[in-house]
Amino acid sequence: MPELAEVEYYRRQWDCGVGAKVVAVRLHAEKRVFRGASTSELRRRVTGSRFVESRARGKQMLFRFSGGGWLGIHLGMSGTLRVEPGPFHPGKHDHLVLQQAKRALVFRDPRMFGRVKFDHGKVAPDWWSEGAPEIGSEMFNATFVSDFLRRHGRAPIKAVLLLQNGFPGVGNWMADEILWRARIAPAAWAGSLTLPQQAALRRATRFVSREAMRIIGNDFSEPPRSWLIHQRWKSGGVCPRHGRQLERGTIGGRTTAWCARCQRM
DNA sequence: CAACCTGTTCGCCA
DNA sequence: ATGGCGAACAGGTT
Repeated sequence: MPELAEVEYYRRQWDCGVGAKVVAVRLHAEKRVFRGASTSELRRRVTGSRFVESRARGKQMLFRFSGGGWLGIHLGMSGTLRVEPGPFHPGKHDHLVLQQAKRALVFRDPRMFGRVKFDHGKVAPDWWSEGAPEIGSEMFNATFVSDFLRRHGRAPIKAVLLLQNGFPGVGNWMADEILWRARIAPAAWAGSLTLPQQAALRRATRFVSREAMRIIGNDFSEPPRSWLIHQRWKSGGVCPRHGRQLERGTIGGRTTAWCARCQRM
């Protein structure tokens, strides 16, 4: 489920716990979501500390605790964050629970493609600082996009949009939405895009990211009916521009929907 | 019952 | 060395 805007929405779910102490940490240490992380250090350092602040970047989230604890969470395919009032007893898929006096901050992930990291130090961990330029930033400029497309020139543009090193936060539905708006066929080689197409791609990427963040990131409300997202999964889905039946196929290893009339190679 | 899935990572190949 | 691709991961839903 989670792409850029959904990640932002879930990050905010824990905001009500900012400033409060964590009185207990409950976790399913043997679960795959903790692969590579020290659950004992997480438990030791977060218990008794105060939840200070959080940030999201692409699909990554980082939660900071007093005493130098940094909790990283990636939601994978099926992860969610939520809050439960009072003392909380985790269910089967609630792999991490930060219990505070008045509420529990819960990370749930049935499929366990998500991931929990824990670091300790004065500054944010390296993996956080080393991320690609955010789509809304100055660094996500024409040169950056053009270089990235050239580097992956023989891959279909749909697959390239899913690479987090170039388009951090973009996932399957956003990629289809962006290509539909930029009027580019998903199977087109990334290296074949003309300069005007590159400009349209960058503009559509920024638009979809900003609007999704504003609409979905706040309260999970629905984008306008004119967006492709409402059509792309249902059988008989049509192009919002002129009603032509959408094409469906696997491109870049993922289910892709597009309009053969307005999206061109 | 079988197929499908809003994500990443690995090994193989060119 | 670098990049493209298919498989694998795991459980829920259709």
